Amino acid sequence: MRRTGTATYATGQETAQRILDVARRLFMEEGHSKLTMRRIAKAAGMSPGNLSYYYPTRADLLADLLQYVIDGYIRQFETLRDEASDDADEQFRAVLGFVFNDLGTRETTLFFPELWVLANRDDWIAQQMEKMYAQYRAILVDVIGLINPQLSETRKSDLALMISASIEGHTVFVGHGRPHRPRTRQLRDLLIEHFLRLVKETSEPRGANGNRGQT
Amino acid sequence: MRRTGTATYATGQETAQRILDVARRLFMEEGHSKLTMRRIAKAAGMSPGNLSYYYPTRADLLADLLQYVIDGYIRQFETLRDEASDDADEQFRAVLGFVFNDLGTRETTLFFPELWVLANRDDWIAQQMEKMYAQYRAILVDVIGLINPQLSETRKSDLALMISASIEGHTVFVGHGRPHRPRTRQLRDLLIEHFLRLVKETSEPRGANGNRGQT
Amino acid sequence: MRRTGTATYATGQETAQRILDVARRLFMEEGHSKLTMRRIAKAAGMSPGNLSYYYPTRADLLADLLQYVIDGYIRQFETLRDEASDDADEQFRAVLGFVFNDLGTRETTLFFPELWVLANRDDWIAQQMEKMYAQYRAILVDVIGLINPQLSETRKSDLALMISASIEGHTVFVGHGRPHRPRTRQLRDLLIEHFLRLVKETSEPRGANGNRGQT
Amino acid sequence: MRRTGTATYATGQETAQRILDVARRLFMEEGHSKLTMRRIAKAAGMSPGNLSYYYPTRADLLADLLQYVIDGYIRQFETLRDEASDDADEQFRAVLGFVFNDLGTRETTLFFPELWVLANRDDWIAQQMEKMYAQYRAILVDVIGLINPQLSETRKSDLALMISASIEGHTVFVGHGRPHRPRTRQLRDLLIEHFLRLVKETSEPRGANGNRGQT
DNA sequence: AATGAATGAGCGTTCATTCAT
DNA sequence: TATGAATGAACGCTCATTCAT
Repeated sequence: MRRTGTATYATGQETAQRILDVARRLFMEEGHSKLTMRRIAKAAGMSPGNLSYYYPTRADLLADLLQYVIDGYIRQFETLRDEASDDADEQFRAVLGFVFNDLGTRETTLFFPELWVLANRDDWIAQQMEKMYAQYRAILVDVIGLINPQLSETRKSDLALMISASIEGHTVFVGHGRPHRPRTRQLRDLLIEHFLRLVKETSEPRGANGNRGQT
Repeated sequence: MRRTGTATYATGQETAQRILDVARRLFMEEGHSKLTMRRIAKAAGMSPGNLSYYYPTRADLLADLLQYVIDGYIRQFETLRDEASDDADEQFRAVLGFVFNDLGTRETTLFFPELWVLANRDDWIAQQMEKMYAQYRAILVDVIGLINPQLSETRKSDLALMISASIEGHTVFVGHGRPHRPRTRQLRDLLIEHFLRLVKETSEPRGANGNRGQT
Repeated sequence: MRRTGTATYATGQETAQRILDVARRLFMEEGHSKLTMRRIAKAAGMSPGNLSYYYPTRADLLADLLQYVIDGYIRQFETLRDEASDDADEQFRAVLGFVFNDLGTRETTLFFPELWVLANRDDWIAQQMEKMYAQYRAILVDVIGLINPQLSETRKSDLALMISASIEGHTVFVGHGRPHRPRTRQLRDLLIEHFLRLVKETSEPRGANGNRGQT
Repeated sequence: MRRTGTATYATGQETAQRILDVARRLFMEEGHSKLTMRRIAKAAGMSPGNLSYYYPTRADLLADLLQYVIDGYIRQFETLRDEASDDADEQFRAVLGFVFNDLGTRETTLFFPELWVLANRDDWIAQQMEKMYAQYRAILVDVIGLINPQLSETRKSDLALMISASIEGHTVFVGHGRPHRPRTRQLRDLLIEHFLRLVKETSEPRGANGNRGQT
């Protein structure tokens, strides 16, 4: 929590919440580079001075904001896990299907590329992002383990990473307002079924531990 | 070409080139939001007024800059096609391998997410980006056709789109400085080999033409 | 009021006033085209940022400034009316004499031509100017009515317009620093006595209502 | 002539003329403060560098431009004199009628207030303006002398000044696009007929020579 | 006689931030 | 907890002007 306004009183807590909600909306609508302190203050109906009371610097606000949005996604992943059906295949389809559908929402299509850009320039943001994705992949690893119990941890984790990265990549092509949006359903089915087969049929690489370095 | 400085003299041509090169470097280093006219002018050792002589507005400069960088990638794709070996499988591996490796360079890792963000907010940029990816997918479609000649155009194009989107997604995870960079080789092989299998084994969806609408 | 700085504290009120006073002085001294935000800020001993806090745009400031100066003139007209003597002829001489003398002050000589130019290009300014002149002519119409009660409203209003326009025209010739300034007294007397006679002796145009259109 | 481009060749002369014509149009359309070297150059289809060849500074160009426009008006006054009828009253009506009508044209309504503003800040411009008006008043003085031969030179000159100043003042009220334009005809007739009467009936001020000083 | 190329100051405006109230 | 008031740097851009070609 980067906020310094202690928000001990009820009004303070409300204000703190209002700031985050307003900032979130502005971030989604216009992107990080147009998210200025003044705009947030104005949209939240407060003075820039008071906004500075809660967040002394723009970086602090941005940090809390990203945390806030990311927490929302993490909460969704948890829901996902809880709702898991008995059938492992169906769990796999449900998780990936959810993420694939979500990436078509306006919010997600706009939010994640901004996040990727920020993570490229800011280590703290990169960390938070990685934490979020790790949480998501943990679910994937579990499901993959159910489907193919013979896989090593490394293999499961590589598969989860590859699958999640592949899906994320579709944001740019079939996301909200993106040019290949009409192919969403076909691509989603193709992708999920292929990866399901891959998980089922993959085996350990011959004599490899996969840790011998980089390309 | 959004430039108005005609660059007819030798010095003018040099200046025009210097602007693009400097702008490219700054864009990669600091991102679009810190790419200001004044910074470019300063870094290129010229006055703001002279920069404005070449590019009347920042948008013009950005447009030319993106075009310039994108053209570089397009040229690489063309080289790729020209260097194609006789073996279809090897062509497939060469093309995807190249893109996968390239996404690990500092330039590409930093550039593309910025491009995706800009494309989300600017139609012209979205168009240029789509043009570039279309060119790249055209190569993929050809190679896929060689590998599995029975696929319909729609199917090939869907496969190319899915494959390229999946690879792009890895930028954020195994790109330059990204946390899973050490797994690059494993992920690359996993991805490429299994997409190759997919291309070989996939068939038309039963009784579908893939055009029945969206999800 | 185009000002956004609320000027609720004492220091804010002082600043707001200082801005108008400084702007007024600069406008008179150098004219509208040299009245820049930065110059005003500098002359008022404040930062450009703070000036923008009070007036977000130059147009806002200019609007308030003109209003401010015009209000000063309107207040003078009201004083004029209040100080009216009993004798109608004397009232006529007093009102026109005042305006004629005022046009010889440095401020008025410099201000009004600028106002005319601005009114030629900006409707809002044209409106404010017309409001001011209307207020002044209303006084004239009253006095004219006292002198010659038989005149129709239209006739009185035409006479007031013609008389005031004629006097305004002298600004350019006998105003402060203008070449015919030494003839001021003669011209003033000639003009006023002539117009007084005109008001007394004029009658309705034969069979006309004066509304038949334009030339 | 402030121009330095010698304009000795035919093409040079054409260019010099084109500059003045373009500058004139821009001046009328947008006023002096928006008359920039770059705009003129662009509108004239030449480079700023070449414009500077003809007019090294903006002030030089403005000087020539004003001279050029003023010369046009002077030429009109000369035509006026040449076309004079035999009847003195009719001459008077013709001259004033022409000026009054002219002040309703878009060009004149926009040009003169700009000229007055410039004359307030620049002595050279004030001089040129005065020269023009003097030429115009010379005609008026002649006509007034025909109508009332008993008037002294001083008296005639005061009358001419007063009459011309009065008419000029109407520019702001009944000029092109000005709010009282519909009353033009009435005001014009009122003004001219009563000035004619004034000229006929006025006599020397009792025992005065009008030179005793200023107000 | 003309263009291309460049400068550097200045413009209006927005910004993150600070601090007294 | 909140606003009002202020700073100073930076932004994109336009300008008159200069000078080599």
